[in-house]
Amino acid sequence: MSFDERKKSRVTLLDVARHANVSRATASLVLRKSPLVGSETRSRVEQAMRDLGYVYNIGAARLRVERSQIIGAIVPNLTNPFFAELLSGIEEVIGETGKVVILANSGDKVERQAMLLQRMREHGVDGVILCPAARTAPALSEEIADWGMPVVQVLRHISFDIDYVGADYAAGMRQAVDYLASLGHEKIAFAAHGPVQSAYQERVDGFRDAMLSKGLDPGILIHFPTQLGEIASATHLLFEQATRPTAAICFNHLVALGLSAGLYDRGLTIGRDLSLIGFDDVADEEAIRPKLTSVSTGPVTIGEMAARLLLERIANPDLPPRRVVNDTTLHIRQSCGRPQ
Amino acid sequence: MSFDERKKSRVTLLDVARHANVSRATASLVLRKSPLVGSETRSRVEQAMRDLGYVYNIGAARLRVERSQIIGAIVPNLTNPFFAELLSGIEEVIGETGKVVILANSGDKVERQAMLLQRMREHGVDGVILCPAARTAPALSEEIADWGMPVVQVLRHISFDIDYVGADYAAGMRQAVDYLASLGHEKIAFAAHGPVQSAYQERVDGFRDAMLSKGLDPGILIHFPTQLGEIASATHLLFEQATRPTAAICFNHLVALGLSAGLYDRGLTIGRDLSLIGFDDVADEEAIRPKLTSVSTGPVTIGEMAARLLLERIANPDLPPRRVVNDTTLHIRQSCGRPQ
DNA sequence: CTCATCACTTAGATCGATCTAAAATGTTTC
DNA sequence: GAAACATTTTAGATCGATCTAAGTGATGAG
Repeated sequence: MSFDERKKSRVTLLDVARHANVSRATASLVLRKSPLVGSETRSRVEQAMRDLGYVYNIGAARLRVERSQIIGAIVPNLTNPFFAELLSGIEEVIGETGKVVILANSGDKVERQAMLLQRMREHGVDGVILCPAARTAPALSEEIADWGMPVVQVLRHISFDIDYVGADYAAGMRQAVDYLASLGHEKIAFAAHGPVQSAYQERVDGFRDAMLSKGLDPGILIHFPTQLGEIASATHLLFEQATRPTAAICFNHLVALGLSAGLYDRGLTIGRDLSLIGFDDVADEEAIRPKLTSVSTGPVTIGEMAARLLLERIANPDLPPRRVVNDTTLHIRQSCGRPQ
Repeated sequence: MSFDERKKSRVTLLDVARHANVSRATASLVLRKSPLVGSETRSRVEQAMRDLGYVYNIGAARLRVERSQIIGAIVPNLTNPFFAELLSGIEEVIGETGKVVILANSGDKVERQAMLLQRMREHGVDGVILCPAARTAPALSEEIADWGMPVVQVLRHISFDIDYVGADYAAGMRQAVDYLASLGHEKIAFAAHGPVQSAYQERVDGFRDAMLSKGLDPGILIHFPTQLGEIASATHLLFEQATRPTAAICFNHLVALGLSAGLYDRGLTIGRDLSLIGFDDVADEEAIRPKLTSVSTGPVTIGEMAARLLLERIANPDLPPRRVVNDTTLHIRQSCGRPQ
């Protein structure tokens, strides 16, 4: 490409119009596939676009029309495969509609999240899918309402005034507890992890309720380190409780992975010395040995549902807030046995 | 918020200017932190912005100025944790500069990739970080040059005319082969996977060269299924070779995970019955038991480097094309032993 | 007192699309 | 042949910022 060519600014709709001997307005109609324009004219304009290598300028269009075709997605941690799968579902559905996803990582920090929301507003996103950072103030929902910005909460929620898509964590806990109880377990630990947020609370509460309804003690709640690497070496915490558990339900797949490794390191056999149930069920669970019995929340599906809900919300902003709660399924594999 | 308020269009720079008794031009200067504007005026305008809840409209600005503050990132597979880590590095560096990342998943399909590139052009991205889909025609680089779009290739490359950031796969293979050879292994398999692309080729060639330079037979090359779930059950392929390998080097962490599971299923002990070396070294490698000895390519770092390279390319489009090749490191853990 | 300089400030054009309202063209109908 | 109508096409304003070139005062120099 010559220097001149690079210098020359991009091909505009006006150039196309002139090349096809029509007005800018007509060219614009062709672009938007309007039925108003005659078929002969249409093909002439389309040919001109090809000839000149015309590229639609969405940015310019959106100055007139209130639609940027951009959706924002904010997650607390990109490297967690669970969120990667969520994003994959979001990107899939949004992409199908010709829109585009702006990705951002809040690092579970409230201030960073505020900055990212602001940045997305500046970019004029049509809406945002938000997995709120831990300790996000519920007042954020009022700000969002003031902004008039369509938002869907995923996995975690801070307010009932905003659409929400998540999984039925409580039901998942019940499935896990019921299954372990059916095997004869009575001392079941909950292996928690990470900061407190709604999904955390729902899982803990779900665990407690499920245990109580089986007449079991819901008191064995152990908090493990945040970093995956440190979980394995904290496995001993399981055995320093007043009552030694015979099974553990993990907060998410990271804890399950960590404990699974930690038990191996201590020469213990999963399913015999301790039964283990994972949560979230990302692709790994199937790949680990022994295969992890796990409650699946279906992150890809949740991402897809969130995306669809957001699209509906954008199309119809006056809908009352909705909550979509995805069913969980217990995948029974190899990590649970009868208590010793 | 009342109906009227929602109806009222967004606050514009002109509103701010009027509220602060200055011209639109002055308000714009304040926005861009120009030293030209007086300090009393500046604070008056800033106050007006706060009073009115002004939100900068990047889209409008970019119509005048050639800068959208948007970067595109195209990866072949979002659910692969390796790419999630790559993205995390990209997002981190791009986010620091106040820009924003548009995310897209090519699914390793060439046509889909073409469509995504087109969509990104329509959005006027300042540049794109592209991990080219397998079988991408090298001619794409000419198109990209014609478009005048700053692009950085990551992990895979289709052309020497475009910046590239990757890892020294050949060196990684040498590290792996040398280590296994030092343990006494002579029959080493390469466990391949996925479609052929530059990174694949470099790894295979690297393996071959490393083997030859040790005087070993580089002929045991086995291709495993694409899906993680199917790799484990294809483990038998390892033992149906003319010469039975005593060690295997895996194409990436998915193969390593799959084979590790498959060996377990067959009652074989990793490191004794077969030594295993992984590649890529995502967080999982450390979490699996036995811990996987693995060649680390540092996806987060590569993402960061690619982002930085792209920013430099955007700032200076006339730079000659550059290649950045990240060193690999062999992390020796527990999955290798002496041959039986 | 005039002119140059400095430190700000601003009117108006501009970016590339869309939208409104009206005009041009072709077709029927009476 | 004119009026009524349907079908296409278009001129010009518009969205919200930035940029250019010009316009204020105030101060200092000659």
